[in-house]
Amino acid sequence: MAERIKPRTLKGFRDYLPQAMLAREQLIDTAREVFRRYGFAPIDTPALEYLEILTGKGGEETDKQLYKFQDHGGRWVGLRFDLTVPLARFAAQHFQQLGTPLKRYHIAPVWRGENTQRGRYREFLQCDFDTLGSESLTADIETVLVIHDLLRALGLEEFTIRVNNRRVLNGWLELLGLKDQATAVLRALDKLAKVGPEKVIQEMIQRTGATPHQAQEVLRLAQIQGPTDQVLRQAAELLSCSELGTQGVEELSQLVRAAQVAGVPPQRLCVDLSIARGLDYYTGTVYETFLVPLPQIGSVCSGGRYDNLVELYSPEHLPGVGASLGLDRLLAAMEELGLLPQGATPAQVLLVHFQTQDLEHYLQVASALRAQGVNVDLFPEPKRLEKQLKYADRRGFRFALILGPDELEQGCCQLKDLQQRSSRQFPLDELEQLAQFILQQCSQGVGAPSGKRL
RNA sequence: GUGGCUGUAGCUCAACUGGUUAGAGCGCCAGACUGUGGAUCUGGAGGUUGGGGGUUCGAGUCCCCUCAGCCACCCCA
Repeated sequence: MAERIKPRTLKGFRDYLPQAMLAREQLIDTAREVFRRYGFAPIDTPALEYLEILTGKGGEETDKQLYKFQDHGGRWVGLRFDLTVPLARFAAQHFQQLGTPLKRYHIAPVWRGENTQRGRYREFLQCDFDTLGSESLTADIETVLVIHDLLRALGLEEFTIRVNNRRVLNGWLELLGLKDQATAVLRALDKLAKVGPEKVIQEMIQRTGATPHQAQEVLRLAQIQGPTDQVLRQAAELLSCSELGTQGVEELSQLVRAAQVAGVPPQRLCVDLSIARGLDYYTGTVYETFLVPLPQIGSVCSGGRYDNLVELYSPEHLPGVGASLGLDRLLAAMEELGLLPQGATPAQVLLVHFQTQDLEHYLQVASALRAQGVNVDLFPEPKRLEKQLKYADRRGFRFALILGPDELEQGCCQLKDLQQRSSRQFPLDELEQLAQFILQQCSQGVGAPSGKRL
């Protein structure tokens, strides 16, 4: 034997074991359901794009994190960094066939060559939903509602959606004469929650050439806190001389009011005038979502309005708004909080293999149950009953179905409820009943078997 | 990409200031027990101590490089 190859995976890239993958798929299914409930339709795009498509917008930082290389034909290509830029390209290319508004969701991996940490990987799944071709605030409002419904549907209760509006910030920077350094100023501002006001001011002065007074003034707006109404009123006063800023404040207050009317509790939605977002392409509303018990892990769902992005690829004006759920980050958080389902099998029933001479009976019963929608795992070999039950127990099966010689003789089967530690008999000629019973039992207490909710 | 901490069996961790053949629990496989699961007992498999190089009579332990994980910066899902 030649030298063995060491099995390993690249930094920031991971394998997913069945238990992890079951949880992942459950989240994906939930996200898909919520997106569809709002009328978003699925699309997909290639992982690899021409480099020029990807480097168009986003900022120098994103360019640095881009995986890029020359393909066999010498073309410069890159792995997509997010799903928004590919969407802009996609829209520019296809909107004439699709028409507007274009509401799409896209669940797919993206790649960023940055340093790893908990909840930060080089390959991770994003679940994006966006509305293109509408400037209406309705789309911004629905974006909040989707984020809210999405997290609720995933079993999360304690989270805060923080919203801001780039117009508010830009209007203020205009008044302060900092318009030209907007990107750098906003980048410094974005760190407010993390490093505190002194360091933000320091960075603004050093990196953007702002005067101490200007920097102070930026923070005067961003640090407004308190009840949403009050924050908005104070912001409106500060920005009364700015048309852009006033418009931004107006949009924000409409957004918040509408979201509350639609059922988003006030404690889950707050206006935070320091939220800036690093990506250059945002123009209006911006969103970030934090889990109350786990703020360090960062935003699990962010996005915003980008009215000019598609113009990089098309002469057509196609404004857009949307957000992205960071599924892998969320999964890391939920794992830490013990909110993930524990089972390692998608099947509800383990069909015990007693003796191979009865295999045909097993196969018939399994088929009948599967035809009714029950997931059945037939044990492949006649191991000791104890072993098979232990296997079922360890893997997290809810039921074991025993069909031994005694049962066959009596024309019945024994259904063991491994959770309740009980068992009952069912006649073999009425397997629909058995199937109904199993499905009914399993549908009670849906979601995480742990029963925990955040 | 920069800096810090860490890296021993599938998992969680032991192994005095460098000292003989690297141990335990859990898990896995098998048996006690060819018909009843979170129990007990017995046995077994599983390690070139992340990988490579160096210092030394001798390295899991010290040094360098590399890979990976975590943390901070940066940025972000």
